[in-house]
Amino acid sequence: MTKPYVTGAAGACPAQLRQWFHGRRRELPWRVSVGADGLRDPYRTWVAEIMLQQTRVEAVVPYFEAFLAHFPTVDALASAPEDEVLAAWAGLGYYRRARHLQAAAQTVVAAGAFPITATEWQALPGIGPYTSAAIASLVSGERLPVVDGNVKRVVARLNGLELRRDAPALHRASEQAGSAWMKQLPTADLAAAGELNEALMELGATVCKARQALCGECPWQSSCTAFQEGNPHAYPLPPRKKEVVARRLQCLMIGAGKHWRVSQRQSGWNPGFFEPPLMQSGEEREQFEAAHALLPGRRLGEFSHAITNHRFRIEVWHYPSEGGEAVKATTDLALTTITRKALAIVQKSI
DNA sequence: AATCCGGGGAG
DNA sequence: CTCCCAGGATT
Repeated sequence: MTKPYVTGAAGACPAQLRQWFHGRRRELPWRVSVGADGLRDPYRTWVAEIMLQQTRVEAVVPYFEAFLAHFPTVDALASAPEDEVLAAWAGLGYYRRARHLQAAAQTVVAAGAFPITATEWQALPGIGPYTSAAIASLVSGERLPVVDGNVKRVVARLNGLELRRDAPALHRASEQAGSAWMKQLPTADLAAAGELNEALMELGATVCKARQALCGECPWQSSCTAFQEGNPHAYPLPPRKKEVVARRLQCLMIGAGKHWRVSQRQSGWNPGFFEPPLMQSGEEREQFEAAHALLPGRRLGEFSHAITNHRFRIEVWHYPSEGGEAVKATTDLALTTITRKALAIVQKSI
């Protein structure tokens, strides 16, 4: 039996949440206002929101500061070589974000100004419903609610919604709850919308956590259905499991020292990044050795690497010959994590 | 609506 | 080990 949706949860008012937020808001490098109205700098906010897509705050902080130091303005980002942008992103994951970010920066520079509304932001590559609402609320004060994993979890628990985490119905319920909260904000406060959005996500990230609901610290405890039921962790329901795909690969490290044969991926996974030859099987590896006149290689070891629902087991083979083809230095290159792991094994073994 | 795309940290 | 995370693009 499905319960009726109570979007907005009577009693859970944004004023309580904002009050709580004022007391325990984390200081983060992108949470810097640029004027008396409390609004944010568009470039910093934008970069931060892209990095934060499906990525934890703690993982983003060091990358954000390094990225801003390397590309301090949208013009610097737009005119930088793509390799440099990818290299600055290496290790953060979802590398398509970095290419979209630079393409969008070039669009912004050509337009001569940043977008203002969420609709305008969303026209840029890599910016969807969540990111456009987050940026426009923080930078322009637009009263648009964000819906991310944190918000959906808070709304599901507050209203006791027995919906899967990835259910479109939970997304819609969260949008409706957010819109209702936005309407309760004081109209004169330009920064209120962005603050409410950040406060909701902060609540989900630090109190109403997926595996550990700290209800004793929650400003909305008395209004929360899940707390009253005593089972906050029952919401939302887990998503359907994805089939795990196990694969074995053989990674051919050809070279020595700082010089290894790599090629730039053109499409598929990690486009624009550099990788050594990767073989699917021993037969394929032997064919590669013959085709490139390589002396027999030495198997140095293996390591595991997981990419979403893929589980890779990767053998590392070393070939000291240079094989006559172009060998590139690997310093400051955009290398995939698989390549970095393989390099670590080779450099330890030889 | 379903699927694909990285990586790391928590438990 | 499993699960989760400040999602977006493509089909």
